[in-house]
Amino acid sequence: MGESEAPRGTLGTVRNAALLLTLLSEGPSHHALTDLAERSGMPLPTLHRLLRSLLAAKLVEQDPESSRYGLGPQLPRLAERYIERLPVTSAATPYLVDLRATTGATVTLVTLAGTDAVFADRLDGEDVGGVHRDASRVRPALETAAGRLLLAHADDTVWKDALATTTDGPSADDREGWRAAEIVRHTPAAAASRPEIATAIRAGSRVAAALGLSGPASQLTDEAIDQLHAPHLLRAAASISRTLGRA
Amino acid sequence: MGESEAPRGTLGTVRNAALLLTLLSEGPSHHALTDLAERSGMPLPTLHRLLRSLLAAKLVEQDPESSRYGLGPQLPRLAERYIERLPVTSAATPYLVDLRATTGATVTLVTLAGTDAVFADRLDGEDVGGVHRDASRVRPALETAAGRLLLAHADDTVWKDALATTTDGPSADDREGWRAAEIVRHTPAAAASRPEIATAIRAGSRVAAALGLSGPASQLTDEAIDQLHAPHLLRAAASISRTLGRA
DNA sequence: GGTTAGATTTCCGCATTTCGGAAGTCAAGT
DNA sequence: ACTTGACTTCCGAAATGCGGAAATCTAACC
Repeated sequence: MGESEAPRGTLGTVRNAALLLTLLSEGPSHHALTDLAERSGMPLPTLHRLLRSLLAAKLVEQDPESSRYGLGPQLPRLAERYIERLPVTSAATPYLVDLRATTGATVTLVTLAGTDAVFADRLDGEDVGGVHRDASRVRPALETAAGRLLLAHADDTVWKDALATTTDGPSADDREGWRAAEIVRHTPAAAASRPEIATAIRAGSRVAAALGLSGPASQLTDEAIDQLHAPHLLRAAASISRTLGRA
Repeated sequence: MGESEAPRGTLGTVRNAALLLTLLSEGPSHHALTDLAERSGMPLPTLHRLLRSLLAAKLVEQDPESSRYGLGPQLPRLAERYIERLPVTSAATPYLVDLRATTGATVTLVTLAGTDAVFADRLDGEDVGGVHRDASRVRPALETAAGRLLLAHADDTVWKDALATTTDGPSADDREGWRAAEIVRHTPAAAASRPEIATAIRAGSRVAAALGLSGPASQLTDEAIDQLHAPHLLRAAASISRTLGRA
């Protein structure tokens, strides 16, 4: 059949509700009911009932003027609870302050969510770039040094999914290089020449997160990275990994 | 009947799924099925099916070792899309860099979600306190200057809900004072003497968000606030409000 | 002011999905 | 090896959710 098979033992109603959240996360801030009907294939009354249910849970909101629907304020509350409870978050957070103090760079603690890099924590450096800095805390993993490192250690299916999100994808050799490297380095095209470096935080044999540093090219020169940034980053990541091992 | 009436035109299955997300956001990172059954009143097979549905959508995850369930990685992805699409986020983000440059303090852009203050954006100042800084980006609104300001301008029901979350609640007079003030000031008890100030960002007649500054008491003295922080904060907020008005 | 069109919301009969008790499976503890 | 408690699956029943039709609402047009 054309329609993909539902995972075993799951509920269609919840699946549809979750699909709506995903659809609402793409494109404009708010969507008309009729647009959602077209994109989801669901009839208007079905959509309406689902959205009213999500509205009641504050997972969705409705613009009173246009009647259009968008993601709701309960999501950041739940997301924060998720991030707070990651063992690596509480283990790592104290080290970010020292790392920023010693390097002056922006420090990030990054986990993988699907094919995205999620900043579980971030401590801004002295120079965050111009006023049009990218404040977003979820980015495509392939566009960040930390995300690349995490993809290198993720399942093959995650890697393949990530390749599907981009047109100029890296090779399997690239990935092998990231996996083998102590430090992954990357300068995002969109980040106005702000190099990033990242290293793994391990929990046992598993890579639990990545610790990253970034800043303007004038500060993250090759020499500064070799002499200052990389050593401090590796030391902090090792300490965090030990803290995780103890927990 | 003892059970509260469901909102009209909503689905029980989605309501239960949303209830589970809320239960999972309270207490430990992962919960046993049997614990959730006790807390929710739902039978095990019903819970199991709901959780498997949320699992498939990555709104929930299951710890492979303990089989326990916790909030899932899709939540930060959705939350970030919600925050990115708030008109005030894109309007305000450029001003945070200047505000930090001129004051050196931590700059926050805060919205209200239920009775919580959500940091739509944050740019860390020079001094973020010790290594045990509070990295959380969702806090009880009453515990922050920005949150208090937003509560002052929120509906009465939100205000009452917020009062219910604390034992040493402020008075109605306090609230009136916050509503009337250009700047709300507060030093959280838990923040090791780090004063906060906040002012309103307006969209038309509505208060869309709050802009805040915080830092160590040694920097945010009364005089420094009067001469430096407050003027810059008010100016930035006024600019952001004008940008919002234009949109 | 009346009409039209398109969007959202509500109704209601039906059927399919969800429910939940019972049973099966699994793993840790004794 | 047995027991216990937790998780997962089965399957008949019933209740909820579905979706076509209709109602309502609002903006645009004349």
